Amino acid sequence: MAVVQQEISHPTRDELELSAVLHALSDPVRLKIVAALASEAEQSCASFDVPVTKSTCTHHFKVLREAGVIRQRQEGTSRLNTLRRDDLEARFPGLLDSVLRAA
Amino acid sequence: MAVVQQEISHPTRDELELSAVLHALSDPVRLKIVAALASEAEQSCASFDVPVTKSTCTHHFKVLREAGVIRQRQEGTSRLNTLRRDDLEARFPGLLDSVLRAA
DNA sequence: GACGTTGTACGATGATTGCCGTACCTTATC
DNA sequence: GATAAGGTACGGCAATCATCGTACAACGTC
Repeated sequence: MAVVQQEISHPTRDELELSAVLHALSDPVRLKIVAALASEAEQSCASFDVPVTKSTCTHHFKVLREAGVIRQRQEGTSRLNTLRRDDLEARFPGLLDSVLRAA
Repeated sequence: MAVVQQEISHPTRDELELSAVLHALSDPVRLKIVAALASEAEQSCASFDVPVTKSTCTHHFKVLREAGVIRQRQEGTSRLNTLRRDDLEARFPGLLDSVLRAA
């Protein structure tokens, strides 16, 4: 049956909000995810070593995506994640780097 | 009557935690306070133009202080606030500047 | 001493958060 | 078609959060 692929919505570069980004980065689990994404380009959700269940993981990825920190795209059954380095750098220069350096 | 001046406790530089700092900075009211502190050295709590009541303000200053973002010292009846620029820069180089630039 | 100012302490409340389990969808493989 | 793997959706729960009002403490000033 033909099910329309549901859009994965992301904020545009202009829509990024500093407080939302800072809040997204203020959780240790999410920070760990972001750090892992920073060192290895594109990774599926299952490839992260975090001490939470699948459903909690989905929640954290949603927070990161809606804050504009990561981009997700569907690839078969898995969802591939990338850091939105360029967009973050354009809106908040130096922020991501300083957070990653401190993490 | 001799009441001992209660200590205002601050985390040491080594005790600063990235997630706590990011969380403290992720609230719009607190971000506004920090931005105001960045542009004018030492200010009393009452000098900030934020849309919340006194008691909420006390709460925000407490969050900022306990995260190590600001330092408070008593001066008569008022409490003077300063940004802990040096400590933040030492532990999380570039972080505060990038946040302030983006705010 | 009586006020006024500055700020804290202590609830209370409603919203958000982080976490989980269960059920389910989609794709791939046997 | 049955099963397995990767994820999401939904509902629930306990903890935290941002906000407020009221009461109160410390210090100046009239």
